[in-house]
Amino acid sequence: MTVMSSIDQRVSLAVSTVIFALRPHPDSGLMTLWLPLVRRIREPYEGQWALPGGPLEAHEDLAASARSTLDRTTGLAPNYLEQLYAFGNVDRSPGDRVVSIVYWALVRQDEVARAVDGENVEWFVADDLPPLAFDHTAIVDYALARLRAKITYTPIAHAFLPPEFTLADLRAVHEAVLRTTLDPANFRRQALATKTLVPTGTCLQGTSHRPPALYRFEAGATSPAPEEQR
Amino acid sequence: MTVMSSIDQRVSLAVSTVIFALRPHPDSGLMTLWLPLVRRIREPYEGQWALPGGPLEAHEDLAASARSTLDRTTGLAPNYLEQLYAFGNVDRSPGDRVVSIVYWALVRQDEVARAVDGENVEWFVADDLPPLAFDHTAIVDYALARLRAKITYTPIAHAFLPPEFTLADLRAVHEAVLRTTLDPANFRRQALATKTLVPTGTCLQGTSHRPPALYRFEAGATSPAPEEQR
DNA sequence: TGACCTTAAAGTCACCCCAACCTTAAGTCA
DNA sequence: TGACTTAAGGTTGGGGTGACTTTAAGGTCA
Repeated sequence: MTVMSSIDQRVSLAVSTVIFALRPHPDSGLMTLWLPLVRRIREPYEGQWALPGGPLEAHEDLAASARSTLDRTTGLAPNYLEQLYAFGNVDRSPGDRVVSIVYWALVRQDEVARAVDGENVEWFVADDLPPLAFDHTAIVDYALARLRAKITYTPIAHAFLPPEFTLADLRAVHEAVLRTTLDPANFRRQALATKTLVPTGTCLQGTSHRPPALYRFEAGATSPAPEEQR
Repeated sequence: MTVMSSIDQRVSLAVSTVIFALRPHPDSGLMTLWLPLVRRIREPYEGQWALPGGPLEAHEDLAASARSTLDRTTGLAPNYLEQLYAFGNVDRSPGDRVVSIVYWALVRQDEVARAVDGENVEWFVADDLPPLAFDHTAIVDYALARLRAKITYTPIAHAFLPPEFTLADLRAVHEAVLRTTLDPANFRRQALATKTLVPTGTCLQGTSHRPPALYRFEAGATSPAPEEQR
């Protein structure tokens, strides 16, 4: 989509998405944040890695555009999707001007359709990325900061988890995202204090220790932004 | 600025700004949030009030566009400016599609140039607005929520104040924005704990009581967003 | 079967922050 | 001088948090 300004200069309007998933780190084996990137097949930055996205279609809402990008890239619907920021500085792209409305999404790694992970899509460790095209490195940094800030005060961790999970699972998500260790007892106390966790009444069996209780997230516990709220 | 999509449907890219200032309420006399609106002189919503803004010029950064709107509307530069959200649902505007990147700004009422407050610009009490064009009522509500949330954990109140001020002045800003009364002693303690206040060493004279100390804000205490940070 | 392992779950304690409240300070005004 | 007003600082009790301990409930293996 190309914009004709009053002085006949072109502006493109694109929607890109920072897609996060958790997967073990190849070296340490610790759970780490990963995100998919797309190799550019055109100038500028041909051959470089960039955030998945595309031009805004005239008939599509902004979030819908992010969703379809997500579907093309990972083959699935997001468990969490929120607008990050609109990047539009004049000099952020050589040649025609591009305004990018960037979303960030959380998905479960085990749900990612393997088929799409070929060709020009590849997953990378979020904190150890190659040089990216445009200002995408700064965008990812900003998205990482938002994710790490937001997981501490909103229940978005569930987007990385199956419907039922243990408190250890939940804690592992927090530890992976925040790159720290958390005291199990204190984490439990403050997690249960949020009132967003509902015990299923059942316990996880088959562990070689005391079976942990399973929990479910309270429905409708997330509320990202104005337009997505419906 | 008009966008030509692949199927020849038009999309406009606009930048609007929610501009806040503090001024006494006409009835109660209490300090209240006000914002300027512009009367639409064209369809759609002709005659209705709308947020100030305009099409994005191809040579202008997003924040620069917000700044120039601010200048046209109030005749001054913002003391605080931050991107709020990009609103772009297909149905938010009848006729051609409009994607609006909305900023919010804080200014000092006493700095507003009276000249521009004529014609089609008028200031309204932020919590008691007439019906607005498009989805602008929802946008203002969102901006109000952001302002009220952010003033509680970041030092943006200084944007409403002159360079030197008393703790009572600062508290009055918080009380006006949050529409509450705050305990003076506790407010003092937590304001000073932020380390963003620097005592000037002087006191305000001419009061009919104990003269209050004057403070100044630590330089560079605000950090809104990625692109504005430079 | 029982010692031993692991993690779950609950409890303890000291500390910090905060709301509510009180006391003293330092001016003006009648 | 006394009354009044707000500034500025102090006190106290409660809630939340971090660090830590204790008990519970399984499995594993000699």
